[in-house]
Amino acid sequence: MRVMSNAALSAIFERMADVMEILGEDRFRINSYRKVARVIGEMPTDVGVLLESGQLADTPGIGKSTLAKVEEFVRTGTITAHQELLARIPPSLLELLRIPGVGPKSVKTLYLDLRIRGIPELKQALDDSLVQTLPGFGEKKAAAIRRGIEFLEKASGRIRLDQAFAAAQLVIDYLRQLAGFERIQPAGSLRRCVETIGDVDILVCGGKATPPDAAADGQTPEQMIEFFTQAPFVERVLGAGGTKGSAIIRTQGPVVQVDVRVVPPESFGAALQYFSGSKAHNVRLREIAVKAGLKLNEYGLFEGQAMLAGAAEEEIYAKLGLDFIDPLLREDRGEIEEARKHTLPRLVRLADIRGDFHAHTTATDGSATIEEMAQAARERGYDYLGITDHSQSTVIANGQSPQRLARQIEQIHRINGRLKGITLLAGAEVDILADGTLDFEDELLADLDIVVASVHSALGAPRERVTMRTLKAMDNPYVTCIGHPTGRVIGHRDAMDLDLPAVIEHAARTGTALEVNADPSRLDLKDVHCKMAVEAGVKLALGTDAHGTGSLALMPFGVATAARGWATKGDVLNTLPLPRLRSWLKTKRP
DNA sequence: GCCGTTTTCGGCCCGACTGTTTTCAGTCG
Repeated sequence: MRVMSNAALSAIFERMADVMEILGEDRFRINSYRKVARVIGEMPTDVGVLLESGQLADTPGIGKSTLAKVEEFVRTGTITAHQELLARIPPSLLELLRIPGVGPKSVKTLYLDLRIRGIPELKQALDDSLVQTLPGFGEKKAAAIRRGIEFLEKASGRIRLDQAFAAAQLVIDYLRQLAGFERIQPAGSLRRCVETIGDVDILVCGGKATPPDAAADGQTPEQMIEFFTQAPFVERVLGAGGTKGSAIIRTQGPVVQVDVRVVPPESFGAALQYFSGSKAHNVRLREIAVKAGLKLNEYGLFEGQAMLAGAAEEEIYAKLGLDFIDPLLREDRGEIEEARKHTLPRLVRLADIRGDFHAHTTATDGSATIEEMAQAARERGYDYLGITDHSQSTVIANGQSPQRLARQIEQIHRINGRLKGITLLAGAEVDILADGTLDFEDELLADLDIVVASVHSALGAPRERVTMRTLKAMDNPYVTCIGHPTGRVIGHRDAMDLDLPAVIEHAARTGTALEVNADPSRLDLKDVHCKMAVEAGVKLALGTDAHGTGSLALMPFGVATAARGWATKGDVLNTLPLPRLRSWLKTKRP
């Protein structure tokens, strides 16, 4: 069977939707193509596998027509309907859609009236002052398009979760200087802790409704928006109205778009719900409202003119007959059905975490000593910390020889003897070598409390090889967990072409845990893979991969990722108190 | 194109802001 790429297939459906939009075809049909793209893109298992097992046909949003297209793709590697659509317009038109402010209608006009097929031609037309002469276009629109192109050329695209949190904090700290607003908090994909963030949404609650009333202390929603757009870090204002402002801001990290929205207290819950998304989740909610004869928008849940709920998110879910759904689950991945049946999982929280499984020290490429790391972990309230320095093959990180590791184990035992309030676990991040064997002999591994086995080389090898290496490593009785299982670095390096269903199945069979690396540039396993592992009964091991005391603070990103994968406290190994952890660690060993 | 304890046909989520308009279309989230 052909090994498919869900991402590639998802992109094809997305592209078909784009072309149909430019062609002006039925918007509901376009919507269903977009839904197919989303559903397939999020599937953790290869579409080809799901097609054969019949599960694809049972997936909501996938109908007969889509099934036929997927089958055709599996059989031939192409989709005729896709080719036919692409033949109807120059494919280069699609890049115009990526310009902020340029949608399908504009693309169509630009193409039909000016024969513009791509961004270079559009720039030329702008320079020649042709764009503003088009019907429905004008000077301002032309200027907006020019800025949109500049932004596209400069923007780094989606940013990492930690960068987005930092940007949000910068804005929130600034907005707090304007008195009279009760709550200011992030919404959007940031609140859901999605692994990358397109723009940062900030919700502000309060302000005086009428200017005369507000004159004394001068705070209306409009003034809040004005305050925001005049912030020193704002580089360009994209839009500003009575309740909503949008701007590009400069942070210490990347340039990022921030949207600020002001809502009255009676609508704060509805607005928070609405702006937290995801869009797919919200569409489902509004459908439920419509079926019940109600209307849901960012101001509240309404029956005719009467407001049934709005001040708190909880009320809205309750009135729709649903249990409260944690923002981390709001992706339309089954959470609405479970909420209706009152069977949502109780998600793991940061407070459940008793220790960190993955930390480096000055012995290899870390910046803090064992004692300093122990001290920092104790200050975080942990019961234990795994010291897992690199093994000898990771030369670039000053990996330890067997002799050095043996001495480090003794050192850790000595330090444990005098440490109060925390226990160090002697460990190692051991390289999984090209043939699937480990970088240390079993005799040495047996002296360790925990072993994180990781692939650090030949990540681009074929699927069979990288999968074989990982499976073989799990066969080793001393391997506690597989470190950053897919090897991806967000925005820099793709994941290995790993057969994850096979890895997860083998993890379940061998009693090996899988790491959720909490470093926001990794988040590996990622959310949908965590969900697969949880469903298979595989334990997740959360580790920050800290290379200094500060990065022990990255744990919340790991917890959020596991929770986005529906993990409960019971699914996460490092929620166990030390005695129970020790007995779990013994179960796999001979 | 998908979907159905109101439907196998006829629906399909909702509003803010902008710019080009004389009342609204396009874009975005």
